[in-house]
Amino acid sequence: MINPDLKWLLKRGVAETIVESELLKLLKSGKPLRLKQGFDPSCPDIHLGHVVGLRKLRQFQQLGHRVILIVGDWTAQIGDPSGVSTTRAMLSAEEVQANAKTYMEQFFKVVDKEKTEVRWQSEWFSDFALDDVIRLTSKFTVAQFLAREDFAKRYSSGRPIAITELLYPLLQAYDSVAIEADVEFGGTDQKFNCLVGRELQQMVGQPPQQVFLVPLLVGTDGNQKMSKSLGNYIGVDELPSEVYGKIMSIPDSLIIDYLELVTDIPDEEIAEFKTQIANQSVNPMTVKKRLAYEIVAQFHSVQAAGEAEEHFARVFQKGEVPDEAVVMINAPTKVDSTLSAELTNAGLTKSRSEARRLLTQGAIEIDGETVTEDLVIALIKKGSIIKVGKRRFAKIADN
RNA sequence: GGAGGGGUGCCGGAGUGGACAAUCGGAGCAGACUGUAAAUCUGCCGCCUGUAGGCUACGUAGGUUCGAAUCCUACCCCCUCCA
Repeated sequence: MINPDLKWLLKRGVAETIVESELLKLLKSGKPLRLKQGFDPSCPDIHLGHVVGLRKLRQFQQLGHRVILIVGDWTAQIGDPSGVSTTRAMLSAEEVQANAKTYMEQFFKVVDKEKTEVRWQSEWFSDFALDDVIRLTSKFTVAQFLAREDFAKRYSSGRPIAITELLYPLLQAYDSVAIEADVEFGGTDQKFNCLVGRELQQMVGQPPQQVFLVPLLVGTDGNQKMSKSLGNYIGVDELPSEVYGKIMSIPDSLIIDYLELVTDIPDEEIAEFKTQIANQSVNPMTVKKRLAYEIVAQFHSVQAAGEAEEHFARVFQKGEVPDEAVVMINAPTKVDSTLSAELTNAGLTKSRSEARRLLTQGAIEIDGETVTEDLVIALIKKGSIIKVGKRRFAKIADN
C-alpha cells in the first residue's frame, strides 16, 4: 500500500524519477533523506522555473527530509554546458558571496530554512590537487559523455565543446559524494549530470543517489524554457503587480502547466479548469486571474494578491490610470523643453528618437487625448497624465 | 606544426568600392482587433537635430581612393580539418 501523499508527491509536477522503485523504498524506510540541490552563484535571481523544483523540496521537507543546498562556487566558473552558454567571466569571491546571499533570501521564500543545510563546494574543492583531478577524471570516458544528447549534437555539428565543460558534470557528481546525497533534484536538463553522480557514488562505495527531475517551465513567451537570459521569466522577487501582470500575459496554452507546477491548487480542480477551458464554458482569462492571484499570494501575501488583482482590473481592464508607478515630470529646466525630451529624462523612453517615433505612431496620450506633436512641455496643463504605450505613465507635477 | 573558413546592428544572417544606417528573418516596441492570451494585419526598430542635414557604426589600428562594411597592410580573436 502506497501512502496517497507519497504517490502524489512522486507524480504531480514530476518529469522523471530514477530509480522510482528505489526512491519509494527509501521514502518508506523512515530514514530522513539528504536531498541535494545545487545552485550556480553566477545568476542569483530565482524565477518561477526554479520554483517548480523548490516546491518539491519543500514537500519532501514536510515529510521530515533535509535539504542540502550546495553553493556552486567552483562550477560557476565553468558554466553549465546545458544549453547554449557563452564564456562567462570569472566571478570574484565577493560577487559569489553577494549572489549567494541574494539567492538564499529568495530560496527560503519557498524552502524551509530550518530543514536546510548550506554547503559550499569550496569546502571540498579548495583542497583538490591535480592527482585528485586525475583520479576523478580517469573514471569516465569520452564516449560516455558524447552519449549525452547536447554534447553529441554539438560534436556532430562541429560546434566546440570546452574541456572544462566535460569537467562540469564531474564536479557536480563529486558534490553528491561529498555530501552523501540520497536524492538529487533538478530540471530535466540535469539528467546527465545527476546520473554521473550516481555512478561516481557507486565507484567510491556509496549507495547511488536517486534522481528527481522536474519539468522545465516554459517562459512567458510560450516557447522556450524560462530563463533570465531569454528575458521570458517571472522573478519571485518582482513586485506583486508585475508578477500578476506577467502571468496575465502568458499564452493560454500555458495555464494548466503553471497551475500544476507552481500552485497548490488540487488536481481535481485543475482537471475541472482544463475541461472548462476545453469546452469553452469559461473564459481562460478567468482561470488565468486565479493563477496570477495564487502565485502572488505565494510569494508575497494574500493581501498583495488582492491588491494586484484590483490594480490589474483598474488599469488594464478599465483603462484607468494607476495611482502608483506614475513617474513625475517636474518643472523643466529649460523653458522650451519638449515632451520627447522630458519623457526621455524621466526614463519612460530610451531616447528622444524613440519618443518621437511613439508620437507619430499615436502611442502617446495626454489625459486621454492622443498627441502626435512634440509639444513644448510648458504648454501642457499641470497635473496632466501622460500615457506612453500601454503601460507607461507620467504625470506633470502640479507645481 | 600545416591547410582552410570566419569576425556585420539585441540575435541569426545578407552585402564584397559609391544608390548602405546597411536586404531578410527572429526578438522587441507601437497601432488595429482583443482577454495586457494566441493568431492576424499595419507601422517602427543607432543617436542628435529636424523631416534637408549632422554624428557614430560593420573585430582593432593604419593605408589606398573624390568615396570603403566592401581593396591593401599589420595586429587581435574565433572555428574546422590534417598532424
